[in-house]
Amino acid sequence: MIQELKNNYGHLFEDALLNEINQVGTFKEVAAGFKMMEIGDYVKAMPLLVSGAIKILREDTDGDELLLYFLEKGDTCALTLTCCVAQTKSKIRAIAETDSKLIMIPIQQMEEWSEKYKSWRHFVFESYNNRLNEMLETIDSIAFLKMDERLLKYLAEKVRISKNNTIHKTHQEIAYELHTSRVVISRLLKKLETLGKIELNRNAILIKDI
Amino acid sequence: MIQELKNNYGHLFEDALLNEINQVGTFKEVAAGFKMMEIGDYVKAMPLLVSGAIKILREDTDGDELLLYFLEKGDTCALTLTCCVAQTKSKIRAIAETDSKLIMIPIQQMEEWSEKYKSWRHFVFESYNNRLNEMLETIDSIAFLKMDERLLKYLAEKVRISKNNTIHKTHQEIAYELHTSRVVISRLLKKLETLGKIELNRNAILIKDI
DNA sequence: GCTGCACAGTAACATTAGTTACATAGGCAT
DNA sequence: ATGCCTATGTAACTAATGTTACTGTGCAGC
Repeated sequence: MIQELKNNYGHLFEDALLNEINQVGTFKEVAAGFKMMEIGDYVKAMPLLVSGAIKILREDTDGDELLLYFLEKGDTCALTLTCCVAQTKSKIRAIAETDSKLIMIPIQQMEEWSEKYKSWRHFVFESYNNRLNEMLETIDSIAFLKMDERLLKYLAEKVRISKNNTIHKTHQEIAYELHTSRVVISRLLKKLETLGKIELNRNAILIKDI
Repeated sequence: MIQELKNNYGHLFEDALLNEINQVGTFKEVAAGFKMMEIGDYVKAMPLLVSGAIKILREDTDGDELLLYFLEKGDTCALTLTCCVAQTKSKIRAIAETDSKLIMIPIQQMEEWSEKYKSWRHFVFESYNNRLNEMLETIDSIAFLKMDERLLKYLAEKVRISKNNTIHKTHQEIAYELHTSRVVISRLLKKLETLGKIELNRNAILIKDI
């Protein structure tokens, strides 16, 4: 694991900390679609993402979903940190969006490392910052954008994280993540196709120009 | 200041830290309506709220506003923390919702105290947690609730933080904070009055039963 | 090739929210 | 009282989004 670690976190953490992570962390690989955390779960470990992408979802009391943001390489989940520190249940669902590799850190280390390693403190603060900013972005999208703009933003983000111009999702899946209905998404996608921005195929959306 | 400090933060911080805060912190009183921070400002100090309430607003590129949440006694602004740590511009606007008292901490202390005081680290983490949770609540409201439900929630929150059944706001002000139009708010408020939940008067809304 | 099923296209309609326009009313300054 | 400004009430309309219902189509398994 040490090599995987160094490659991805070597610029952030000093050797002593890398060694400690190597000691107590466990390596984990998950396939796309794997549900890594469910709402209400207690959290026992904190993930450091090495590769892939994890989508973070919020759900209301009626079971309606909403995509909050994606975690990528080098990210950790601040909401997991929250749960670790406060020992509360998870308020979100986490699902692997692509095949992903992670290092799981038992929460016991958090406090100790926070005292001992400046770089760890910085990493944790930085993570909180990133997550807060992503949440602000999400709020902006929901509050200020119309559905067609949100859809465009979603497609662009998907292309960015999957590094692939073809998105393999059904309209229904997109509708769930944006918390709207399949008909609405189909309608808007068709409009985008008419505008020449995308090309629609069964289970696939080719992004031509966004 | 030490007494004000002890009353509000004595249960959180050890004496040594309280003394340090007393040394470097400056006491500040602001009147309702005072703009404490503007979008784009650089942040040089972190506020500890002693009494009152601060509203935190987000704005889009067209100048449209949205209320994110209120800070109350014992809170600090995690988004300010963010800015302090990362030395970035503020992404939000902060306005005193009621007359408020605060202690301002120069950001230089942050790093030092994080290493030295476990209680400080906990306070900072706790603040991030609270803010993340408030943001989740905000997202829930925007994404899952209809405008009438959001308005109800807003009124309830206003009553809670001002400890007063009469809300002194114009319909236009409420409309700004919920990012909708005055006509919509007037319409919905009138409906609530018809239902016997509130009583409308010029510049004042009496909450009877929510 | 047939069948069944999940996915996508589309029309017609309902609901919610935003907009425009104008009327009315409270309250202050003169 | 008069005039003026701000706040509120309301109707009528538009736009955006959500819903229902039905059609068409690609594809896997037989």
